Amino acid sequence: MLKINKLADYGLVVMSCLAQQTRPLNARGVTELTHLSLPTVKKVLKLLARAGLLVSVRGAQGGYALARTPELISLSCVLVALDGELSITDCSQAAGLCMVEHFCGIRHNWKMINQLFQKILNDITLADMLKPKMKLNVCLPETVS
Amino acid sequence: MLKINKLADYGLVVMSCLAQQTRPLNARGVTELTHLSLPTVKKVLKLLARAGLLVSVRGAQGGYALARTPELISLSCVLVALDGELSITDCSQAAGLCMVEHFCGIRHNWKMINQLFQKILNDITLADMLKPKMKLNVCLPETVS
DNA sequence: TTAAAATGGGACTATTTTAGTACTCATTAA
DNA sequence: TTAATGAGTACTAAAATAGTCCCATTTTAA
Repeated sequence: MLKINKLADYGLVVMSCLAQQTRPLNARGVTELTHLSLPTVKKVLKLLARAGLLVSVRGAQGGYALARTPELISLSCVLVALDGELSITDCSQAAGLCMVEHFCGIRHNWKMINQLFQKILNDITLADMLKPKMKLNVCLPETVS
Repeated sequence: MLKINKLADYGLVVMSCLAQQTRPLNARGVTELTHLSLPTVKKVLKLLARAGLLVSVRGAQGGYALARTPELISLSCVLVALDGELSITDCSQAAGLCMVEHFCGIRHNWKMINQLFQKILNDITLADMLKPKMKLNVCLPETVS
């Protein structure tokens, strides 16, 4: 459960790859470094560029580069670009999507959990993901009434 | 992204419903209280019972009841019963599932995030979900190298 | 001016997953 | 004995996912 789709998974791999380059890298170059298939890499690059996370240079010698430094790119925005907003349940994101919304007493609590997860993904940056062994210093959630 | 499937969603609704009963409730009764369709409710009940979260009583006047008090039922085990183990990416759960595992530098960090999410879902109980407004007191994660 | 190298934007198809339903067997209380 | 009820399984339709390909546009460089 709670899996991100493949495209989002690849997306982070691609972002990591580009974060380690000093100049724009084209789709073929990304393929060689990541061992992902070329058509898939192209698709991911286009989506990331459209989301404003990459800047593209067209024409010969063109390619893609990060739009900002890795410290300023959250894990969240990469995943959202390729897999939409985080919503654990239909009801936790927006109202009116669930048939039994009016009979269900737990919607508020789902929203709280959703927000917590969003916050976590927001606070982790691409730079963090590049560290060999990221540590998450977290006071675990204490649920109180 | 990170959506649980409908069955898991329904599962928690059903568990909440049963947590508020003082005696076993049959599938029809759950349907009436939750407004979910009968076939779906039956399916969910069977899966929850098989996972040991509910005890079933067969025959006339039979039905289902929680196997333990809500304080002892984690959100995690309900979701796992209906939607499998939490694994944000293929690589974060088990080795050997991802083609590019050997070329990818971020697997360890995904595992850390996966563990964090697991811990959160483990620490929230069905009893917490029944509270009108659960609060999550969390020190937000500080990522350090 | 032209050819080659890149990205940009769609469209398309096969596969897999999900959702929902139905049917039959086993069990039990009245 | 009978009706109520869960257990197990199989099935179908719909939706999401994954992966690929094509062609237009832009830019560099010869």
